[in-house]
Amino acid sequence: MAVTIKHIADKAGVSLATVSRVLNDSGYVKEETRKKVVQAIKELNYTPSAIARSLTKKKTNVVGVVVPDINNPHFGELIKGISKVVDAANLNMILCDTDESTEKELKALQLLREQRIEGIIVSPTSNENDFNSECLNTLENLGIPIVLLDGDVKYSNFSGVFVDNIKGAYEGIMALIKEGHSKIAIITGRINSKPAKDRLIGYKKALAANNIDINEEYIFYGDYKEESGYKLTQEILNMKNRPTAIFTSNNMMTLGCIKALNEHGISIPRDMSIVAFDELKVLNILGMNISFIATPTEEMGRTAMELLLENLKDKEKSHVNRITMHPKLLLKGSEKFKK
Amino acid sequence: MAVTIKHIADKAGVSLATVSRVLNDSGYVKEETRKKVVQAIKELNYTPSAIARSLTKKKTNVVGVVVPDINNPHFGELIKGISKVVDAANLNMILCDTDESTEKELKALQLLREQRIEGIIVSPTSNENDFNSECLNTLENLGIPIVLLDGDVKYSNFSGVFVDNIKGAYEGIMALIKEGHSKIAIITGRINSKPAKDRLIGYKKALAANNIDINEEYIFYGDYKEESGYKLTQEILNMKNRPTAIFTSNNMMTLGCIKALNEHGISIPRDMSIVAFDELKVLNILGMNISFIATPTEEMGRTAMELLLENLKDKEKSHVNRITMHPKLLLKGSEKFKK
DNA sequence: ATGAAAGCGCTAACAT
DNA sequence: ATGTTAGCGCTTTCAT
Repeated sequence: MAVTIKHIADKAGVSLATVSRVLNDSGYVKEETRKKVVQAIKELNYTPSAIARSLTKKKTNVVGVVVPDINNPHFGELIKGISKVVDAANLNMILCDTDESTEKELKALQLLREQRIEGIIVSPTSNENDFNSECLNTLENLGIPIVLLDGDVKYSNFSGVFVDNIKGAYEGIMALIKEGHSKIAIITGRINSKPAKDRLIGYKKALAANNIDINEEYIFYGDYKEESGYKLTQEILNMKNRPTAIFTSNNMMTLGCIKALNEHGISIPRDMSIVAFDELKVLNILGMNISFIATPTEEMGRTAMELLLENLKDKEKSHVNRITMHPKLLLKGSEKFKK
Repeated sequence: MAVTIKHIADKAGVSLATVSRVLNDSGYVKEETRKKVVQAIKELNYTPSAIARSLTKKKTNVVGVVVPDINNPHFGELIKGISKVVDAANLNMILCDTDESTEKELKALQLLREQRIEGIIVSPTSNENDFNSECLNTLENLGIPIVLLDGDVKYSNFSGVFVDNIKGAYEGIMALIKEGHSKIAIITGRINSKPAKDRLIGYKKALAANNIDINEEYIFYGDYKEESGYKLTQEILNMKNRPTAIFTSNNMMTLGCIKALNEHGISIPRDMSIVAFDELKVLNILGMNISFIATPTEEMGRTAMELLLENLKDKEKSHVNRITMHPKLLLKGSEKFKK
């Protein structure tokens, strides 16, 4: 199918080297010759092969990005931030969706490795999967820079951009307590993920700071998906000693939670208060005043890619750099206590 | 950096060919030798280079997907559908977000071409950009299969999966008319896009079928983005001869529209009825009963990829195949006429 | 200013 | 059953 540099060379009556020179604007080439080559390229509708070039140069100019769920707006925003930097740096990006499965995450990592990407940004699905962490280590040993986003990997010391989840949750719960709540339920994420763990810690810390006993019955273990937010909220509503407020640990579960509340005709915050981790812009658009712990998501993506870029330039010098960003409490009224 | 097949061969004391054989499970290789090779691969932590392999085989096993906006749930679902088929076929996918810009679309196409992808699915940003359509033609001339999704490209006859936009809009408007509406505003998409055009045609057709005069003042030209839905709805609300219903041509503009209605304290459908093209699942989750013209989005993605797959197998035989899917009217009450 | 040739990592005849 | 070798399309010394 493809027309190659050889065809161009023949057509233009020059050598391969010369064509390569005009292609790369490198070395000397007489204007006249150059014209001929350019002409041939046009006529034959030629595009260089990134594949061949990569092989020769031992450089693909491609970075890999691995996220659990492209369709989750949280990751959508991270990706947007990453993309901007990628574009500006004239790199290309291979995006992998792991569908929240560690198995697929492994596959993605493997794929990216085969593609000889220059570096990788991973937002890990969980942090206690040995395979996973083993694979990441493999990648690192291979000498390709890694930047973590949002999550963390156990037994490792990768560069990364994180969020102070403890503080975020702490502040959210504090806001509820300040309103007068003491029976506060939490819907956590998969508890083997660092962020979920930390958010739970923040929850407990805030309660402790206010001498409120921790009621294990108020701790619900979800999996970051809408369905679990939905189901667990139903459970919450059925409790005899029903909490007066719910803290949801991520955006999808917040949706599920709201859905359940709606279906039960529970009004926010009249019948139930709520504070949610991760801003859901669509709720703002729709005029639903839900209080959020908002993370600077797009900025985090941007920062992660910038970090990666640094490591890409420096090579060898691969200095570990861990950046923690601060979430912001956005109170909109859903935390209010009405009795 | 990288360990190559040569290293493995040396370590295992065999030839390159033998290593390649165990790598690809091809040809004969004694179990004992095989063991040695596998061992060497493990020890050296080797992964084959997809780059080199692609060059040799003249086959990358990569397909390209180009969409205007990953963060729009509509495209998110299309991508999900595509991904499933891609995974099942053991292919890889390079996903490009054009940010609704024809310029970036062109760049993406160029990039994909350089990467020597096997085929491409494009959901075009607009259909009257000459460059764009020229580039698509280039790709086709190159002999790589193309499948269009959702949009269409002028002067071309590519394979593709489309939606009967005329019919969808027609039915949506009909539902409004049946409720008693006659003053119906439409917020269209960029009018140089085929889907937007067709949705407008459906709108006019339905009015005509009911002998309702078309009031050009009720036709608002948006750009498929939330902001335009928001602004245009505000305009609508300020009209002296205010419509009683709004038809929005895509999901993002629907959000903007609802936002504006909320801000003005307009209740749906008490003060304003609404029917929207493209289902917004999040609205269902939140218990907002908005009536939709729903397209089988994920299925469309799946189908498009299956089409591409066929063209990939057959090669040469690249039969043009255009599939039109039917939207479904989901009435939930927001179309009601209350006087 | 241009060309010849080696090599990037791998596969696929062709030999043996 | 295994090895040798010629490419795949390109870049890059090194000559000229």
